[in-house]
Amino acid sequence: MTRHGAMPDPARKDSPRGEETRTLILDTAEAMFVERGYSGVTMRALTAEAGVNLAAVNYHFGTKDALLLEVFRRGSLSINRERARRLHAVEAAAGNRPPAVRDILRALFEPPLRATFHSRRASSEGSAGGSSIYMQFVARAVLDGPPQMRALIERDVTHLERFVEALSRALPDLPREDLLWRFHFAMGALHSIYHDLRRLDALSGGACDLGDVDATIDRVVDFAAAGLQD
Amino acid sequence: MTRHGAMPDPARKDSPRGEETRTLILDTAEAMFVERGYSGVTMRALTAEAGVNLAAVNYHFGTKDALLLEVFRRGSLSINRERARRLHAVEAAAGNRPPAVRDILRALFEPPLRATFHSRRASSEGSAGGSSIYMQFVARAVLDGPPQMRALIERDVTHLERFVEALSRALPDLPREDLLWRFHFAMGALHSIYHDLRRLDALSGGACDLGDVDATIDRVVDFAAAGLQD
DNA sequence: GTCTATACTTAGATAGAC
DNA sequence: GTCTATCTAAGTATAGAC
Repeated sequence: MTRHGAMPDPARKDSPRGEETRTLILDTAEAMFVERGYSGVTMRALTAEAGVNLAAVNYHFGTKDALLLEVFRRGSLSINRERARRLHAVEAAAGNRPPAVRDILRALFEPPLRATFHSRRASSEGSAGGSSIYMQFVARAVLDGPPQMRALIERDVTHLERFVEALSRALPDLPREDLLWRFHFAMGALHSIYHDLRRLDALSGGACDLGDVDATIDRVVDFAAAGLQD
Repeated sequence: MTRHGAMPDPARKDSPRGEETRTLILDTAEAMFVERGYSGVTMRALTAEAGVNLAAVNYHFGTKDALLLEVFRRGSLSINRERARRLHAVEAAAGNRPPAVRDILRALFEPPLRATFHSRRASSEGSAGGSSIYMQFVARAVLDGPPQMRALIERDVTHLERFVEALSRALPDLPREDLLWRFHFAMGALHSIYHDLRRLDALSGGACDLGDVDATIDRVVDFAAAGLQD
């Protein structure tokens, strides 16, 4: 059922491609899920686009749901690595003093908001200027993905705990329960950026520029910092 | 295809029940969607539970998607009526002066957070103390409902515009673009309460009490008010 | 106008050939 | 390791009973 760790000789160049097919499917799924959503992508359309057989997805990933989870996992891994790196840098720069709340929030918010995926167009709308494909993918995946998907995202909190601890040190007088609630609301503000994107567009009549990532990061950091510090 | 406004004599008591079946389906769908999510409820399970024929849903609502939308519409209608009523009361109480930001936010946040649905258990966990079934339904419906569902929620902003205007009067020095962004983040904080519910539970190790509606309302109002006012 | 039995269509999963 | 053929489940459509 699940994939095995062992592999045959990867140097062969003929038809059975092994790992190549797997990666090809992941990249194709990634791109198509962003565009059409999870349920909008049928296995038949996906495998046709990737140029592989219908059954290849089941062979490599088991189910369509498992494929989605794998795409998410691959993306979130790099996001969380970057978050950890940024937090570490901020803490190192602050020396013995706790870092500023704003700097901690930046380390938390910037990586997902700037993230793009591995696929083709990564170069055309890279980190500067374009909107985050990753956030769009997660929003869509949570939107109409399987229940497992939500559970996975919601329970994947270990990397967030380090940020809660950092904020706790920066706001030593704030009771822990208050801090956790406010942290939760701050994450809600972050997710709202792409999750309810069209609502802002509708409310503002298009006046709010959703494409300016730098300005958006500033705004959400300001908002969350104010709410956290009371 | 769509339902007609005209109805036959409603006094008849025999088998063709007309409107009754429609309501029965709505109530059953409402309860089951909350428990199992949209895609977790098959038409066959739903109609079996309601004791109606499989095709009855198609007859009364057209499609499964349309049924979900109707359940949502029925719920959101009463929420938005209550919101408008509360805003009106707050503005009347303030006289000629603009109301306090907190009071406006309360009028916006309380109705959805207190809302329960029409179905059976409404009495057992009424408005005081229990958690909002409506918010859970919306979270799940957005979660794995059809794309239309998201579009409907996101675009249904006319009732929100009155709140933006009220906040604009309460915060006359805040540029409109800033206000809209912050309002958007505030809505994100509200939605986070039930949307990413399990994350807070996981982060706090169960220490944050999600069942205390009054306390939760206070918290999210405080957070949003701080963020809005800078 | 309302409901039911039944058939149709699509899509994900799987077994076995190669 | 890959692909074809097939199975099952689920949403939808329709014809006809009442």
